[in-house]
Amino acid sequence: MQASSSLMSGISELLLLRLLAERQMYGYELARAIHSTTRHAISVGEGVLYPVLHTLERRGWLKARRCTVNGRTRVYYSLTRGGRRHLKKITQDWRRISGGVDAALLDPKYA
Amino acid sequence: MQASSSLMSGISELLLLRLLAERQMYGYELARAIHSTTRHAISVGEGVLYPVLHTLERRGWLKARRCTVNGRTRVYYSLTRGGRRHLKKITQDWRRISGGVDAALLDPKYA
DNA sequence: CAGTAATACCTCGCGTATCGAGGTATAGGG
DNA sequence: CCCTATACCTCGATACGCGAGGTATTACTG
Repeated sequence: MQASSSLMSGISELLLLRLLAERQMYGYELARAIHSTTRHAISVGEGVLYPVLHTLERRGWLKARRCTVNGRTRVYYSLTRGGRRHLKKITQDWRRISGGVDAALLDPKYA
Repeated sequence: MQASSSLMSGISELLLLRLLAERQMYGYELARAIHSTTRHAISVGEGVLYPVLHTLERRGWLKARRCTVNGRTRVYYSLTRGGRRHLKKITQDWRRISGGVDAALLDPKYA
């Protein structure tokens, strides 16, 4: 089961940075890690994954390091200091937004 | 403060349908209701609001009723049966996805 | 009474996002 | 020898967010 596409945006960025805050990982690995750490609630296709990683790198939040393992090329990504700062910010954004949505779902007459 | 734009999508649909599940409301009213029921975490601009309402109506989830109050035209929206069904579905989607994200934020090594 | 805010609706267009589909290449098992 | 898994990538259609602009009425304020 895949998430309703319209609910997906921006979340991949959050999840990628969160995973890379723990340790460096490569693209293919990240895709499977997102699937498992979200309890199979979210899958990020490769058509989303790689463009997002490139964007995050261009913005200076990730640093890429290429290396070859078993004849296959892997691109390992790690968080920069700016990336860590950005992760903190969008994590707070996420908590505020998801908290707001949950409040609205409980009681639309709130406040 | 406004939500980071990339985290916003699809949420407006969920919040609009949720509010209209309680009672019929008009566009301008819905915008302010979203702001207050989400504890000021989320604002939906008019450039988003009206196109979304038209889309939801076109899909048969909302029914529109125009009327004039104090010389101003209001378009009241109410949920159809299909809209109620759809709300149930995207509410479940939301819980699954936000639960998945929260799990990943807690422990990226999960599973 | 002029000016501005508030109410209430709407569209256009830029930039950006999603994501399936396709492409390349290697390693390994049946 | 082919198929699957690994591992990277791009392209193009579609869709979305959202600021900016447009119209029109009522209500407040100096």
